[in-house]
Amino acid sequence: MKNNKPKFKQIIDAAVTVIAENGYHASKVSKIAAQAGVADGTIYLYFKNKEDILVSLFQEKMGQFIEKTEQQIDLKQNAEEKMKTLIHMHFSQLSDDHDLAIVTQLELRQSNKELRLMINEVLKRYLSIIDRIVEEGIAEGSFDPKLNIRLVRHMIFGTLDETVTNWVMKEQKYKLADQVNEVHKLIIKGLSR
Amino acid sequence: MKNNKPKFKQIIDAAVTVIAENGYHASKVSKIAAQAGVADGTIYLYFKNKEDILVSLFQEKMGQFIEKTEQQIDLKQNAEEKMKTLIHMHFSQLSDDHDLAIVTQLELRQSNKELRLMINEVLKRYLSIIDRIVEEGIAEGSFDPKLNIRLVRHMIFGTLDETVTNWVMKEQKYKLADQVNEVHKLIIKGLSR
Amino acid sequence: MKNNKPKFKQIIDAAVTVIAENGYHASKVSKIAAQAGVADGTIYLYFKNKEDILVSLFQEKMGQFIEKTEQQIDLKQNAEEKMKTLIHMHFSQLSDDHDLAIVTQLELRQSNKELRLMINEVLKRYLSIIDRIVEEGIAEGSFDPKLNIRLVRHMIFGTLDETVTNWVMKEQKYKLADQVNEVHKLIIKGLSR
Amino acid sequence: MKNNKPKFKQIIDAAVTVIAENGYHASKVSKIAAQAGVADGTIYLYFKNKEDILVSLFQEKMGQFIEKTEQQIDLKQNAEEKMKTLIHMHFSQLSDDHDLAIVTQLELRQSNKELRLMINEVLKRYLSIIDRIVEEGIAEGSFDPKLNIRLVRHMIFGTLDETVTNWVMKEQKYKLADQVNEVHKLIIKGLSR
DNA sequence: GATGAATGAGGTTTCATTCAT
DNA sequence: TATGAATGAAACCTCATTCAT
Repeated sequence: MKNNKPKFKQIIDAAVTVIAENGYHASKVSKIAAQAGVADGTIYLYFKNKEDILVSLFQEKMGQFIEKTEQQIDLKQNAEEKMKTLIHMHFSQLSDDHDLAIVTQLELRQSNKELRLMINEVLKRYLSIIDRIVEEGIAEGSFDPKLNIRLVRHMIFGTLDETVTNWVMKEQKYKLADQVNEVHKLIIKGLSR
Repeated sequence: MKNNKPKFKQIIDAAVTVIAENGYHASKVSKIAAQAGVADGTIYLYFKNKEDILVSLFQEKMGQFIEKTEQQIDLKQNAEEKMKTLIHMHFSQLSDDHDLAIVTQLELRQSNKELRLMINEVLKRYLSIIDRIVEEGIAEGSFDPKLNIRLVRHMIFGTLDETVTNWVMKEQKYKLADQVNEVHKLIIKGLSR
Repeated sequence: MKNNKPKFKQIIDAAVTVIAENGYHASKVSKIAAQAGVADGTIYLYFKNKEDILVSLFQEKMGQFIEKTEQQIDLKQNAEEKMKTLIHMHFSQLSDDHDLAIVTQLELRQSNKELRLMINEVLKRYLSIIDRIVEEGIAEGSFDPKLNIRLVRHMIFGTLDETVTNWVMKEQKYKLADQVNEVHKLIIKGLSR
Repeated sequence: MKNNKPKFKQIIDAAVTVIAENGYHASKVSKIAAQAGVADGTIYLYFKNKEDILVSLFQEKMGQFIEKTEQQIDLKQNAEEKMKTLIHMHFSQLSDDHDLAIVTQLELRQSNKELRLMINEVLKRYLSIIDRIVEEGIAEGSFDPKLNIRLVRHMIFGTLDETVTNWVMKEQKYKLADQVNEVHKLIIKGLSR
């Protein structure tokens, strides 16, 4: 697995740093190589092309993001608790990794349509976590059974994403973690019977 | 006012068409000029540079978008109705102008940080419409007085934006207008006392 | 005679001012037109093209330069006096018209080879004044009859031109007029029997 | 030292050829690259930009020019001999490198003020050679002690430069080398006691 | 004569990618 | 594996000139 080779991760971490610092368009392959401490050509031993660095970056980081989120959610007993954990994990993980937040909320969105479609592919796993919680809530009887799952999914993800983006853009003048309870209440009220 | 000169609008409309068709980065100035039926150099009589076309495009189109939305909202009597009108106008206007939806939801977001900050400036006017409806609802007694306005704003805009983006990405396989009622119910439930 | 029309001179004077201020390459036709207080298109009623402004400028200004020089020289009785007058007129006229000095010594030399050949055409009249003085000096018996006229012409013109250019480049930190006597002595010594 | 890399000199020599042939403004970077047998982009591995090619060209060529001149002058015993060697070297070196003469006498002077200031910087070394010879002549007692060094410098450089420029413009219809003796006599007469 | 909006050709430079070592 | 010098395609913008009014 390429993912186990140390240089692979080394280059991805370098990419996060460089993109967060310089922005997507100013992030030249040579800069990423320099930050990773390898030669330009070495990049191409681990990645097909520049876009592949970004896709891999998102897969790698989002994979960890999702995994940790799932682990925490599995510890909870009911949909409402799980929803709170989802929100908490979403906010805290991006809050803790400043550079990653900039990259996922701002810089990666400057990529072209093709790359964004791939990113959406990765996101699906995350969206299905949301779906499962909602379905569980309906089954438990705590959420409204008439909910349109797709719509609810957009509402939840849209709310979280917009909140984080705004927080990143406002240069983190307030604590994201402080928003968890209020956001949770707002969402739960929309979902409940 | 440059906005009254016919060529100004002509070029902006050409830009919407070309960007929707080719994507932001493949949209060469020469292509936009050709589509507008003017010479390349003429572009620079009306716009400072390529980026200025995008800023102006967004200001012009978003200006109309907001104006029409405000007009319709003003006809309604209470916050709940106004919210429904907001959602309806948001969905219908983007639904009706296919190319514009692609440009605002996908292509314009590929621009750099500076441009996005300008776009946010324009968006503020729209977000303040949302704020006013929420405040009105609270004053009327129909919305929960303890609502955190900023958070609610993110929820509403995030939900609408995410829904439209998903609709654009799914290549409009379903009717956006059909979602109005459900989205409205979902949001209102979150806001109500 | 186009030269008698007021706008012709108006545009030439504007060109001198604009070129002296902005340099040759930054002197756009539109800037010259603005400075002259006419429309861009009007320039082309009086001049064939941009280069023609420069050629005309040089002809007009150099024509006056040469005429005045000749008038003063004609008042003198012998070659040595005439030479002193030539040097004096060369230095004083350029010293008195700051902008013109910048244009002739620095900016006009940035033009292309073709324009410089035309400029040389105009210069010939000036060089022939030099030649005549030298020939007169030889006939009078005060200058060495074995002098190579062309060479002497280069020496005299080269000396004057280099001195003025250096004075312009040094931003006129010293008085050009103060150099007349010394330059005269130096040249006369080279020419005398 | 970049100057030791073969491609650096290769590109400079290509620039001399291309500029002499096409003139400064018609000398596109792509033409220089083609003449040097490298890709367009390679130019930018060795030079900051197009102007830097010209500055480097002048430094490189003028450096050699000055060095050779100094070497020959050092072999001579007195100021008069040294002056003759200076004139001889000045004429012969430019006479021998046709293209270089065109570039230094005509094309390089079309550059902008900034570039010309850099060129003047390089020229100072040459002018100080002249100064030293004159001072030596005065010390020896062969030159007039009352000479104004700066003026004499302008006379000598102006005479040589004007002579070469005229020779280049006249398309070398006569031998420059044949002028050495006469120019020398003329100058020496002006300098001597 | 005078205007000034419109034209459109043309070139420098960047940077992802390759490949000989 | 790793290197990094070399490649070469691709596009924004300027500005002299025109011509309908």
